[in-house]
Amino acid sequence: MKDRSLDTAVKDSKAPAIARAAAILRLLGHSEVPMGLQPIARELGLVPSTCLYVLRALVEEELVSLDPATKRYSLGSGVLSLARHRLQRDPFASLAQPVLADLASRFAVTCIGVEISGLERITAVAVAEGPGNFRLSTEVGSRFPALLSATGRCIAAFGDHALERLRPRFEKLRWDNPPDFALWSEQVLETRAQGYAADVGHYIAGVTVMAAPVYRTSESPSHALVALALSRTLDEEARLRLGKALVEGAQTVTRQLGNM
Amino acid sequence: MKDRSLDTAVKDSKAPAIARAAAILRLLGHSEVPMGLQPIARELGLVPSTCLYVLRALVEEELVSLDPATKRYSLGSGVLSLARHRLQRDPFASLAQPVLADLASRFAVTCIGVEISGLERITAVAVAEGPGNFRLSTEVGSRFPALLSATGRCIAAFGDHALERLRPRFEKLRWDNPPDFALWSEQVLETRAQGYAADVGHYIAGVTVMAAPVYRTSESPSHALVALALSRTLDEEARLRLGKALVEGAQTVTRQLGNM
DNA sequence: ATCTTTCATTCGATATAGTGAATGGCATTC
DNA sequence: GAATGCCATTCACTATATCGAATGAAAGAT
Repeated sequence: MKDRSLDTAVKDSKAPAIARAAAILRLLGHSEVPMGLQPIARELGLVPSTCLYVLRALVEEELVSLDPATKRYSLGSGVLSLARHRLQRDPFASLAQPVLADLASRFAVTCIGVEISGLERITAVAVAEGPGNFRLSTEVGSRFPALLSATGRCIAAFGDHALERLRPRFEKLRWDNPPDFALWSEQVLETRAQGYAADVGHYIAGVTVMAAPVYRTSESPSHALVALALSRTLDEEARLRLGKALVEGAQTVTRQLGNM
Repeated sequence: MKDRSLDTAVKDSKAPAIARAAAILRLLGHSEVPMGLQPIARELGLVPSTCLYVLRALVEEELVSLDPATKRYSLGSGVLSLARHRLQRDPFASLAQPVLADLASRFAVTCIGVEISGLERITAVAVAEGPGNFRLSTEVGSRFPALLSATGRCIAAFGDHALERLRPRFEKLRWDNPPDFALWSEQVLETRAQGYAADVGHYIAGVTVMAAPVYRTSESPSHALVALALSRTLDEEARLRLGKALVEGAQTVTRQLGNM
């Protein structure tokens, strides 16, 4: 499978080496094992010599590490250093962390703070796991399609998009139990009315996801507070209380983000 | 302060855009606040137009995020995603984690697993904090000069370097209580003899650091297991037991790394 | 052990990414 | 309210990063 995005990104850009470098980093990230030059070049449709030069530059910057014995490349320690700085400097992550921890322990759920970067993807930037022997679990850096599940309904409800325009993106989503577009639209309106979104078993069977929007500036939400739990541990009454708590937490964070 | 490494890295490379991109990422990582185009270009000695094209490419790849209102750039969520993949795929990090957690709780110390990438820097790739109200703390992705403290003595002792050749690098290190080269050399020999290194208050006053080497292939150590504690919580007897436990843990991890 | 295939790497020709001066927009100052 | 300064952005020229064939080295097959 060739990476389509690479072709177009390289073509129009004035710095195609960077699109190539990023594609290599992503490829190495998704690869189970370190890769040799040739497979990398083949997979991305790059000329091996160019690919080699890019890899060498990335190794030089410690974003990629090279096993000199096997000539295999993998992600380098530099990406960890960058991620650490990114997290330290992210005001949302710092502000959301204590709020998420509080929610996680009070409701015995897993809470994550996500960044909304457009309509494509959301990224987890903070996580807090509740007590209990079995928990749902993610890591910082996990990404999800933006319109999926409860966060998706949040984005649809509080970003000002005409619902019908989101339909093409909506159709591409993968759910365990997909709602049809009519039901989804209804749920989006409901979300708008109550201030938070709930997804009971649609995204993942047996799992309830709830989300409330956080705003950096005004306009559309820049982040969201999300709670995950096994559906059987959250009855309707608990969902109501959790939803209310999520909204309060999200408002707190929004307020704190504003005054900086 | 201009980034010297950039000048040389750009000159000899066949993919200078990548050296520039990496320098921008590092700069944004170290900056307390998001930066505009001009300050970035000035700081790195780049032509603004070039810098703009590089930034645009980085934004496109989500490695940098741009606030459209203020035109300020900061690190993007993509670096988090890369770091997550990096950690998931790192066999050392996965194998070391339980060993570190065990050591941390048994000795009430903070334990970290570090990757040794040459003689310049080491990077924390796994951390485990012990119990207790006050703990020393770091994050995954933190970097330290390679020859510093206990890990430095490990690298000097078990990598096959002539000690005298390490002297120039040694002289540049910053310690709270710097050992002179003679004392340090002696401690390196001691480290070689007992299999682990100890730094009692040299690197940071009042803090004891201990480290044992981990080997991916044979030859020089690729990683190390490190323990940190306030010196007053570790008497000599405890240091001996902890040192022994570190060596055992390091050997376990080394063995597991071999059989993959 | 020899042949074959696959890989990493080098090198010269050329399309193109980088340059720096020029433009237009925004905000702060007088 | 005008003017000044700084900033982000564009554009045409040229140094150079990219390409593709050729080389050498190392597995894998016979």
